Amino acid sequence: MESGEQVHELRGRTPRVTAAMVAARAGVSTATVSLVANGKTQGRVSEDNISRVREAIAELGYVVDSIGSSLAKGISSIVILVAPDISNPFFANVIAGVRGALGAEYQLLLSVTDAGEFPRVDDVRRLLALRPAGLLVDAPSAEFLEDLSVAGPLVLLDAPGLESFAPSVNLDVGHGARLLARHLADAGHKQAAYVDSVTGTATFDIRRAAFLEESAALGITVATDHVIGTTIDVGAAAGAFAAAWPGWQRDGVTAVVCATDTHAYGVLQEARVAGVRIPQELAVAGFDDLPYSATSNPGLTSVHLPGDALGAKAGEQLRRVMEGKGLEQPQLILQGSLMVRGSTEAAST
Amino acid sequence: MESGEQVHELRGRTPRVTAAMVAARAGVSTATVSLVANGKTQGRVSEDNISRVREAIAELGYVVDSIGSSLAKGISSIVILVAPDISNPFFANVIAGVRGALGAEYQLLLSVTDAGEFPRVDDVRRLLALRPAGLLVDAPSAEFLEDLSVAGPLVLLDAPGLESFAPSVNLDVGHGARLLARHLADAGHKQAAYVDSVTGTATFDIRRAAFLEESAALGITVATDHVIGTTIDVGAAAGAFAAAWPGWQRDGVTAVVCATDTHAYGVLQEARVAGVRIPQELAVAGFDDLPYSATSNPGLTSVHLPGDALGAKAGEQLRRVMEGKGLEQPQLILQGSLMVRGSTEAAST
DNA sequence: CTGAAAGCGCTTACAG
DNA sequence: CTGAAAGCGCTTACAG
Repeated sequence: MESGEQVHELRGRTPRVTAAMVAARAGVSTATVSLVANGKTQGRVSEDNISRVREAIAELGYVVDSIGSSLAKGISSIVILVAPDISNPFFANVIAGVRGALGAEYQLLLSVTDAGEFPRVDDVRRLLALRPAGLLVDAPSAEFLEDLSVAGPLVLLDAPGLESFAPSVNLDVGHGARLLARHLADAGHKQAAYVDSVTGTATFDIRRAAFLEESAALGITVATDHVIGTTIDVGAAAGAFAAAWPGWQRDGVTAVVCATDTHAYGVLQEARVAGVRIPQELAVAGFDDLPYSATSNPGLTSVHLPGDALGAKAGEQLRRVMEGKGLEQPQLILQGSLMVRGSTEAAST
Repeated sequence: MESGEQVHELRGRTPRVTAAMVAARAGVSTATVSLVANGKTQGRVSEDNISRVREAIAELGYVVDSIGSSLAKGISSIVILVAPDISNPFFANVIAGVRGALGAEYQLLLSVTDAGEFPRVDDVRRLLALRPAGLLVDAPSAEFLEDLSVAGPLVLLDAPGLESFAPSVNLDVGHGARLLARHLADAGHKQAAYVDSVTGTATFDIRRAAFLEESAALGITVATDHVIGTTIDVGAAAGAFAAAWPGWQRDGVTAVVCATDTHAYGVLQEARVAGVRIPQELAVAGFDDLPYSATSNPGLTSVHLPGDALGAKAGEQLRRVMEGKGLEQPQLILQGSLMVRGSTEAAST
């Protein structure tokens, strides 16, 4: 096809196809082209012109220029997701959920920072110059939100205690922690230890506090010096456990709960090296239910947190706000569930 | 609809600071403001006006509007990274590398697709409407690149065999595969098996072909029916290995190489279940050197691929192209290295 | 060194 | 239903 060739040439070079070119070809004004391209023809454009313009658009391969459109509308179609740790496997699910909920109209822009670092407000302000249609902020600090003072649509994810700043979607990690305590109590454990994360995000405080509280209520003792903390790193957790285990063993600890599965992998690894039998001698559990937890040996008992749903709900809420619809429920909480595996429960015969 | 009102309120509260406002305050024209804001004052603006404008910018908190700027310049400051699988832990390093190399002037926009799916050309065309300053494409197909026919700066990552389309940064996975074959030959293995990835990306063909060729040259036999393939999934690999192992064992296979560490995790797991001693009875190795490979038990021997460097180099090259500088070396190849761990080598006494 | 002006591509009241 | 025109915020020749 000759016209196809032409289009290819045009694209390959640079001659951007503009609304003016479409208008010329269809014999209408650019206003009409805009109306058709945006599907706002309802009672404003004749059927005849609609098909004329559609044809021209197809022939020329016209795509509305985001820049021009954004400037005219005062807003872009970009949604920015600000997060401290996109390299976390858990976060991949969150992103997938957001992407699905936003649909094709919005472009998702990930604000990428160095692992574990939260973006500085300055960085985000630069992103705001893109005039995003909306903002999604994952696991922020109160300070960050105060400094930010965003004007447009904003939804928070995994930001417990910060509900006053904006609509949020949170994970009820406390519930998961309590399920875990109950599971261990049912198995007869009396002395447990806890390996915390030292990053200081609110979710970790809640995980620990809820577990300690429920444990106490169920008759499991977690002595103060049986609570240790490391960064979210297999090696670091392994080292800390190696140092702590002799004391714990002497004190009769038979179960250890870790703030993340990554910590738990370190414990499992070191336990094997030290010849500690899992779960007979020591039960091990974590949070997050990372992909490898289901298939490790033994499988790791873990509090499953629905990352996919977290992202999807946040995306849906944001979308509603961006479309000017109200939110019936500005605050959403998603439940975790307990995945019981071999690390806390010997295989039944 | 409390939150709806909240948003509305916020929207009205923040007036956008424009160059015109800065100009008025500083007593200059917007042209001068633009020059100062973009650091193009060299011999064009008096010291006096420079400081005047700087002051006004600081006082008003002016940030150049990306949209207006992009439209005027015909190009935005966005760099789009198109990739099939951002949820791959390996890819997190690539992203970090890119981010570091691009610096603060460019915003990195990840084109997120469903896991394993490559974006359709249509999706990318919509992204092109953002007038990106440059494009980074990871592991594309030739077909995709043909359809794309991008005009602007473009650098490919991990796209072996597609060097004719654009400057690229590739990983020499063949080299890693040969190192692996040599390592196994040195350990005296005579019969090996291969667990391939069935996704059909070029890198996997190269991994397999190079390993098979070097193995043959070094006296290791890999029978045709000792090559199997699964998706990149621990469970799938475990199942396939379980089915294949009895035959392999009968045929005297003492080593199995997997196209990815993820496949290898499945093999390790199933081997434990089946009571196969690693590495005494069966040596296991993979590619990618994922984070858990260093700390699993036994540690997994793996071909380390420098994801960080891959991203960094690609970012650097793209940057050079975007800045109009030529590339001395349009084609870059990064070496992998072999990480030998317990899965192929019994701990020395 | 400086500012008035054109223009980037689009959308949207507005007048017909 | 339709098009001319203003305007979004900025950058860049251009003329002084």
